[in-house]
Amino acid sequence: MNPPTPRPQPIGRLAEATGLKVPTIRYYEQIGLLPSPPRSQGNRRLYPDSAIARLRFIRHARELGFEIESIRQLLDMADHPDQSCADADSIARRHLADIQSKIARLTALGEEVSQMIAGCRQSSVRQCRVIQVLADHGQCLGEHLAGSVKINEK
Amino acid sequence: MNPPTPRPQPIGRLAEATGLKVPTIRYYEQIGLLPSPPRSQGNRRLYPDSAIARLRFIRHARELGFEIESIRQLLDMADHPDQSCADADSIARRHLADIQSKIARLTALGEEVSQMIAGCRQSSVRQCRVIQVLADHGQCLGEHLAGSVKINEK
DNA sequence: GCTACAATCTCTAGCGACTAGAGAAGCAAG
DNA sequence: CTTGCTTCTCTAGTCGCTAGAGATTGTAGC
Repeated sequence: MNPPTPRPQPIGRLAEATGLKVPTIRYYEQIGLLPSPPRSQGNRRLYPDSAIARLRFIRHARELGFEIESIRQLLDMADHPDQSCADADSIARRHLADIQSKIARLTALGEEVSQMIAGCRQSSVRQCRVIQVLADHGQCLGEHLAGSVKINEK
Repeated sequence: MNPPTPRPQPIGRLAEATGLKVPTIRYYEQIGLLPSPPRSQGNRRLYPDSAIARLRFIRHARELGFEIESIRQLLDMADHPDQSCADADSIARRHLADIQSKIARLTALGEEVSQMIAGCRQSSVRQCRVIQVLADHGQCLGEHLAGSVKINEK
């Protein structure tokens, strides 16, 4: 006879339902991505069903490589469905450009590393092409890595 | 008449010669990649010329995306030129595999993100394909991202 | 010698996105 | 009542640096 009142869920259930780990969910709350849910008498978090959708959104966006700050903006937009989605579009475009430049860089790295490997005759270190190339930048494929490259990113 | 005795260099000179920043060089010393050089009376580091080659090796390897721990091993090998280079080879191969899997993953992400963008008609958020797809995993290209994906890597 | 100013020193903290662990408390079943 | 699981808070660690404070040293010009 009751209308199907979905009971609030504890954090572990939420973790199961979303595929996120429990500490990750707490972390998202801490950084303000997920609103703090009400607590039980014993101080446990009890989540409404809406939390599942929100966390799935976050997880999917993270899987697609969006940064937390972008996700924060995307969630804001999802919360205001009557506004323009131009910003969402531009966030996604920026992200796509980022992905493509990473691919380009990794492709260049991959070619260079495989050249190194191909040149190695597997004898002593003295003749190792891998070590030689690393020791002498001049021996590498090209200059495409110099200058334009941020050394500190993967 | 003197044989060309290369004078030890201060850290700033070394930074210029290698393209690394001064704090980065100190950091490499701190983590044991670069041996601690002798100091001047006033406690400044004075580097022998060999430090330049070592730092260039490190920089080049970092540009190629090798992790510090791999570089540590590669440097060990470079220091023992009579040993076998099979390990260097396998480090490089492992790194190549890593690069290739990142490329594969980024390519999949890029396709999915560009599908999202292509589907967006730039109207309100309610009809925004970008937001929709993020909100509902089922709408995305495929299952290739599910399960096999570590959410926490870029 | 004195005065600027640059370079260097040590130390600590911050980045992003979590992850791991300690130690305490709550909760359900037997 | 005990056992064992879940949850709680808090702190610290990951990687490869980077930024900043505040002190000291070195150098160039006058």
